[in-house]
Amino acid sequence: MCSAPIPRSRTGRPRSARADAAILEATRAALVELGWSKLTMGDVAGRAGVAKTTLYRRWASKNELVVDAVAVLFDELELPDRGSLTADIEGVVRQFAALLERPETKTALMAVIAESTRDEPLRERIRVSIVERQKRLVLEGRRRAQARGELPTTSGTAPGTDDLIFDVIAGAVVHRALVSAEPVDAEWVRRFTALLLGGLAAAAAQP
Amino acid sequence: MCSAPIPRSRTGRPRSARADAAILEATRAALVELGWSKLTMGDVAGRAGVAKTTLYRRWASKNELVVDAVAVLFDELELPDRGSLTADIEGVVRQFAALLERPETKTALMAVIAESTRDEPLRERIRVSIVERQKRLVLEGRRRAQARGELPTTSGTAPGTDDLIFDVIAGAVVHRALVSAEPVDAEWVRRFTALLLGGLAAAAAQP
Amino acid sequence: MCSAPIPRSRTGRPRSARADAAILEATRAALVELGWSKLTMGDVAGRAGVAKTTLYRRWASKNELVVDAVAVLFDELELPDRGSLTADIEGVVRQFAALLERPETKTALMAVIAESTRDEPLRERIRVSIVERQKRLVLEGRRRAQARGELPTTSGTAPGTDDLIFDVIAGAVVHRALVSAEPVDAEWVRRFTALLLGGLAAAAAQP
Amino acid sequence: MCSAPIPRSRTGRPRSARADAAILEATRAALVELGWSKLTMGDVAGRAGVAKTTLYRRWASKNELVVDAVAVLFDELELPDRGSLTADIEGVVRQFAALLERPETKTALMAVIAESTRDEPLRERIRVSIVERQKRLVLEGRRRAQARGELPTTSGTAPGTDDLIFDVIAGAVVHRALVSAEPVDAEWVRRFTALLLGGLAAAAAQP
DNA sequence: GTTTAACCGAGACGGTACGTCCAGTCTTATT
DNA sequence: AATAAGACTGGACGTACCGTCTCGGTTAAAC
Repeated sequence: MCSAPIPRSRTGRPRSARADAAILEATRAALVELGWSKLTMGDVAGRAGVAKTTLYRRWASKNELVVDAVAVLFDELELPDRGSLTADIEGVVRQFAALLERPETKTALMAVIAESTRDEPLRERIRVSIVERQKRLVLEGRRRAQARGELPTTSGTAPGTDDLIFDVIAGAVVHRALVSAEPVDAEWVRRFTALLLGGLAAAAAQP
Repeated sequence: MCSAPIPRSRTGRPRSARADAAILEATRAALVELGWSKLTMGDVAGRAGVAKTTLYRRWASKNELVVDAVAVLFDELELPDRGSLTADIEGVVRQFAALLERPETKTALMAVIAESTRDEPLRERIRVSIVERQKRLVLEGRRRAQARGELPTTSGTAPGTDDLIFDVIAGAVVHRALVSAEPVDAEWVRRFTALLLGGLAAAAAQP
Repeated sequence: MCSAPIPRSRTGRPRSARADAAILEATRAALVELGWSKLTMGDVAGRAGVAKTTLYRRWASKNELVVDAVAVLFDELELPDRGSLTADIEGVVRQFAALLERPETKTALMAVIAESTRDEPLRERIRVSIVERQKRLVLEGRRRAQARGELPTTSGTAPGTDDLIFDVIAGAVVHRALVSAEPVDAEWVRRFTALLLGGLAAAAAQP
Repeated sequence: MCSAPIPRSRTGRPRSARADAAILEATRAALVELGWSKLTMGDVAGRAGVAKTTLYRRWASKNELVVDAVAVLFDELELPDRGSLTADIEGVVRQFAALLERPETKTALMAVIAESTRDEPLRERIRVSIVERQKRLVLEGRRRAQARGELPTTSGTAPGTDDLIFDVIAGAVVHRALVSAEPVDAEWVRRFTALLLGGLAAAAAQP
């Protein structure tokens, strides 16, 4: 998760690595306290004990800063082998839901996605920093299920299935948590996973 | 859509109904041209040929105004009887996807949902004006499928199933369209519907 | 002190005389509480228990309203015969100073004069309602002094002398009270009167 | 004239001295064109080619800005030795009258004095920036007249005489020019000076 | 005793300016 | 060349009044 792709010179005083970390941490703290729309660059700079100039030297805009600040949280997502596809899916859904419960994620994720609908570079940054980070879990889960024999091998699977599954899982959880604003509790996870697995099984039976 | 629930007096000059319509129309136009984050109250007022105070007399904030301006678009969603549950689901998915392709919806929907994570009244307004408007389609579709015998009657269905199905459908379509930023084309609709129906059938087989 | 020169019809419901009095009283109260620059038409209307429309039907602007509200205070100025020119002048200076100490006069008088430098109708209104009201005291005082034999008869006096005396008296008192912001106490009145009388005597000696 | 007594830091970008001058110049231009009551901060900022925030960083209010903009004009007042007390007084009266004829002074002076009746800091600013600047001319004139032997030495003069003379001169001229709205022409100056000198002589004769 | 025309209150209307806030840039001196 | 500090331009914010207008209703003189 590079902090900034802005080109750099070799000579002169090097940038403070400490500042980077402090800024991202301050950004998350500000998101928790103020939410996305009331977060200001000046406030973040103040919290980080850094001048505004230092922020702008690293990030071109508030949106990119927030994406980077939040992206690191998605690194926590893991897929330990829980022994069955059902357990793996339930695990990832629970993890993702827990991430969305965090106030910094909740307030920031939808906001930057909204901004990205009119900002191609931002969309790309989100794709790389956040979306792909999640999608790898789906790939890993499928591969593991195939190894276990719970799913047919790739040869018999239509292309784009991973993408479909990803949109269904991430979409359903986000919608439940943020739009419907209902808790993603154990019962919901169980039923959603059952629905998804049933669909996958049916799809596997008749491609 | 009611413009504002603010209590009104009986005396004095009545509010101009024309202004209400002009403002909402101007808001949609501004969303298309500028997107959510660059839309300003002053600009909307200018487009509507109305003073800024007239906007603030009716809507407390940009967010509430945008919700009302966009909400009316969700009234277009319908569920004509297409003869089978498959066809009904595909129809509603296509309609919803088409709505999300509209620039005013695309830029506004995620933004107001993001804001609503820190604004309870806004969340309620969204729930009433937008979410419930969509959810009724799920209820109607299920009732129709039960009448056709495609789904078991309510007695055998767990509570919350409608909500689950709604989150899956709406979530998947939104995620595909706005997060993954991929087209919701016929092929995707077909495969998503198949997945969902397979899951529903499996769930019905073993409650 | 006509309330308003705005042309009127003969028929229809006549204007409420009570409203006029209430508005002027409310204006003075608002001047005392808020001062000239924070006085608003809406506030005056509210205090008077009257609609804003009613104000504007009678006075074209805040300035004219304030002039009328304050002008009536200048009617209190009187020139009882105190037996000598010295006593008469000291009396009028003290009266005028007392008037300028009143908060409504203090805050309003300079303000409307300032406005009148760019508003000919307002200047005329001030001249008629306020300036001429004061000037008559000078005329009366001079006539009385001539009757007493303290001053030579008009035949020996240069034209414009009354105006000069008036500007000196009113100007000095206003400047002392509002610009220098020092009290117009008995000592100052005595010395100022002595100065003025000395000047008048010298002028009379050698026209 | 000092632009602002607000304490300043040592670090950071220093304030632009050019901006200060441009703002004061723009303020005077706006006073001439628009008068005091129609002068707006935004307009001044625009004329000065400066952002509104830059104005507010230096002056807390329109009133203080106008005082500073006008104060510099009072520096022009001088008292060259014209050889006699009469000539000196006539000279200063003419100068002061000429200053009051300038449109920026005419419209601004009474207005800020009016405001100062309810604003102690503003009154102090006016006293320092404007009143004291004028008063020194009276002191200088008296000293010179005493040196010439036209007036008795200080030992025989009551305290506060300078203040009295100042209020009489400034008050009479202001009243003539702004309230009576009559020209301060050579004839008026001659007669006013004669009146004042006569008074002074009489006062000197019998303290 | 009805017209009837002007009044009245209330409050919405189009405007203008306010004073504040923030984005993003620039200018210092310092490290 | 990066840094902290803070001034800079520009522009939107939400509020306050201005003076006008539209309501439903009232009032007293003229018919």
